[in-house]
Amino acid sequence: MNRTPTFDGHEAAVLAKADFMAELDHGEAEALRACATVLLCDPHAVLFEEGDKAAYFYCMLSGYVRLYRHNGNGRQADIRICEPGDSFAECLIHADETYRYGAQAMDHAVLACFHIAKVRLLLDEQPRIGKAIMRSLSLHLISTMECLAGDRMQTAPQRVANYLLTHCVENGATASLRLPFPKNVLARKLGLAPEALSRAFSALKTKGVTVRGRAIAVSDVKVLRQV
Amino acid sequence: MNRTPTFDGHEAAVLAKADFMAELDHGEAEALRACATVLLCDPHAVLFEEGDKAAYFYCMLSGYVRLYRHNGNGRQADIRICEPGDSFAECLIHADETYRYGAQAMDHAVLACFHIAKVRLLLDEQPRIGKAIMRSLSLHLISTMECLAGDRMQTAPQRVANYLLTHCVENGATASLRLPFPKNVLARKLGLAPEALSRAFSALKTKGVTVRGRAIAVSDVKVLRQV
DNA sequence: TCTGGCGGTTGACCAAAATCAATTCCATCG
DNA sequence: CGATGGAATTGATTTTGGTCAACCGCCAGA
Repeated sequence: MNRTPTFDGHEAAVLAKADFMAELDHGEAEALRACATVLLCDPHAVLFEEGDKAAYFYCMLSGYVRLYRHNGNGRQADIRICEPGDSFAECLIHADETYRYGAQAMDHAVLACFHIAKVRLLLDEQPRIGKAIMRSLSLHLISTMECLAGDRMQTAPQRVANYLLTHCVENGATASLRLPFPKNVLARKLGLAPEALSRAFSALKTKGVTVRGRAIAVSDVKVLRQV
Repeated sequence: MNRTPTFDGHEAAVLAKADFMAELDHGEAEALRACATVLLCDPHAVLFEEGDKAAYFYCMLSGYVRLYRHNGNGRQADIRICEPGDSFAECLIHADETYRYGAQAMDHAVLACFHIAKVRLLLDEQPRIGKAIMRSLSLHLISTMECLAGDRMQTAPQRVANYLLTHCVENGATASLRLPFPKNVLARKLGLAPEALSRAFSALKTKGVTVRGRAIAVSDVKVLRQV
């Protein structure tokens, strides 16, 4: 793991599109960016563990990070898989506390680390930054609730169908997409074992879903929607 | 359903202890309260459906409300059971949007309804109110993530044991509590069918958990902790 | 070209919990 | 006091998905 203060052009562009940056003007964004450094992670590097004292919140610039919790018994469950543009642990801005889950890089990952104490000072001077963070928190809350509802009500093929429908580019009745990550990452995102994802895909073959590596084709969006 | 502008003493006390009110001074709390009216709900009354235009966010004063989502096929899953002091739908303050889930009273329920547009105006004058709401959002996000992790990693008896341990009053090695609501509500909270909750309780008998109606006794907290 | 390793798939098996049905418990009301 | 209806429990069955193991295909490196 390696820390530098510099953003390259691509990284700056990803950061600018993050939820908590999108609605800020140039000066505000610059002030916020000044609280951050860039962190390069090796694969499987642990950013922090549940219970660690929280000093930073993060925004993914490239790669993937998994957020997870432990069970007393070595078992662990993924809560979220963060992609470029996603932020996490901003919920700790509200108070000096500890991380409530662990975070681990899944491959080579690049992140912006925002110093929470510095950001907290900014909030008083620049209330719009607080609103932007509130916006980001709201979106996270909604998507986490949706995830929970999905877990409680949808079967594996339904979750996969839902993912495909919300991420594909439609082209008349057909649609297609290319997974930006390996299938085992998708499985984690959906809260499934890799085997279950594989079986879900083969169950969806009868609904017109064709999988070749990371390339996925949907022959009839309407059929898929009523899975 | 009946709407009035008045709070009685007990209701005002519950409201004052809500997450998004707790850290405000008198003037701030009063300004926020001025955005609210009181709503009395009949059992099973639907406050709003997923997709409705959002005008209010809510704080429970008494009774219980379930938040739920539909699946295309009449199936539905509970996302959260709100108790007195809980707020919900504050995430819609950040933008004029639609409710992302339905809300239904479970019995006679009393709620404070905050007019979102009015609150949004307040935020600019009183930045500390924004912080208080951010705090509430953060807490909701964390508890929703914990719920998700629990769903993905804990069996029914583990979830029940966890609930008991986080809600009981300890008394040396033993502990006890009285459920504030019927068991079917607890089942919904934990994402279980009522039958599964019942079976979980009987599985916990061997771990020293005694259930008589809503009264629950734990003979050895340590034993329960390592379920 | 062979080989090792990894991601992915498939099959067999098992555990957990949803579902359906029947029954019991209990509180309230006549 | 018995009758009634909702909540809770119990049993039987089914569905779902986790787990373990074997296997396939593909790519990289010797």
